[in-house]
Amino acid sequence: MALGKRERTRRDLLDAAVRVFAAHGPGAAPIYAIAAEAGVANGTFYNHFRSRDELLEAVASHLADRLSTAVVASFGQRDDPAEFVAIGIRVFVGWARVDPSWAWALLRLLGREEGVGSRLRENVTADLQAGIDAGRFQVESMAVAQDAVIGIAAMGIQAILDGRAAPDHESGVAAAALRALGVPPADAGAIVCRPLPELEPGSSAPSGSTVTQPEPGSYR
Amino acid sequence: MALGKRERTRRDLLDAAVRVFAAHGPGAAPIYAIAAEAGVANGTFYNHFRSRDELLEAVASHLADRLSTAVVASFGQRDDPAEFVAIGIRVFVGWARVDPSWAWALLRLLGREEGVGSRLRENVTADLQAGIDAGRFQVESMAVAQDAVIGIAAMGIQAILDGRAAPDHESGVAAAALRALGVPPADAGAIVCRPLPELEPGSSAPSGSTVTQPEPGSYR
DNA sequence: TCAGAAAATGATAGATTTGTCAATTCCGAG
DNA sequence: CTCGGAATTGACAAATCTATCATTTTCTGA
Repeated sequence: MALGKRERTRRDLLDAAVRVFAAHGPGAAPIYAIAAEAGVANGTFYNHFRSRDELLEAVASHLADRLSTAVVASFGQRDDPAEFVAIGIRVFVGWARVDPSWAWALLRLLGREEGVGSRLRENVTADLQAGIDAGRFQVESMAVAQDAVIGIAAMGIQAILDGRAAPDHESGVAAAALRALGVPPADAGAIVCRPLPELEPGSSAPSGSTVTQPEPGSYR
Repeated sequence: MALGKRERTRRDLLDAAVRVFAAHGPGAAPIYAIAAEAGVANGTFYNHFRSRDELLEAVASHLADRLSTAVVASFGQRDDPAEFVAIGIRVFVGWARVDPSWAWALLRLLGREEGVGSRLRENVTADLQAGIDAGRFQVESMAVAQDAVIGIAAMGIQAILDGRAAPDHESGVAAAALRALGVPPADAGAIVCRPLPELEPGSSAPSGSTVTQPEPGSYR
């Protein structure tokens, strides 16, 4: 066991926060509920975070890191920027099926914590720029490219979480994003049909994650 | 004055809720803060809404109605479905500049209240279907088309709210959405350059709407 | 103008939530 | 194994928030 007790508890709290945020939204959940979900006493929370806002920030960071890692890990050797982006989107969106809690929390924080959005944007910028420089993408601006990729991906996730998504929704969504970036429809269709690279099993194990009630009455 | 007192107060409460939700997120705002923002006594809130959830639902509905009205109002006579969609997106996204509170509230509720998302989806479905039937749009599925349009638009709004958007961001975003729907890039570019129809002034006056602090520490 | 009805007020009881701290338990180095 | 510091616990006071209701104010129609 490499993690000290402190780190372990901190991680339990973050994981619990993700589950609770997924179910009730950030801001609407009492601290003590998060502590309970993590299986620690109420006071323990304050050993690790000064306030709700500090927790929020930490969760956002945790979430973004984890996603980036998972997505980046799935890249193999590719030469076409379009393929890079397509793989990223398919993995990213498909993750919502594997771990709905994290996906919910991501969406909830996306419109709220500046950090999450800008982190995502940072993560796609390099690939988008490469595609633009290579003449593969034709867009009005980097901002538009980012909005297209992240917006489509986010709604794709939402569709999966809502249960109104075909089994190959990821691919459709990825193709739409490529087209938005100016990739010819025929190419886009072909690229998203290519098989995803295998990713080594251990790299993104999502931890239990059972959302009890996705969206009932809030607390208070 | 056409509105009875009751209706006026109810509207004040809804407007106030939008402002408060914009600043703190729904769920994180105490009822009494909403009442105060509306300039009414605490108890008055309960003359109009049984609970926070009832308010939430009403706000979502109000928001969706208002947006739909504004967007629909801007349609003139068009024959190309692509132009319909482009106008809708430009108006919808551009609205974030005119009335940031409403836009914030919309984004906040989008990932939270099922009603908002499905209302938006309903509103675009007919136009998308028309485009698909006419062979103007080429997409994998209606779900993908919806995700593309709404996702791109939502992120476009976010970009404007964050202040990282060029003056013509709406157009870029609309063009990207059209491309995502399979409209050839050249067409897309041309369509979003066409001037927007004038909309008669009174139709969407946004009411004061000053967000004091878009995203500071939350309450509690 | 006035009476009755409708709406708003605001004080407050009670419920919920936060954040603290002395006491206790746990972990790991020696 | 044992000790000392680190971490956790849980009870609780204080702060915050909800929801009610007797009273007052404001409308409306005649």
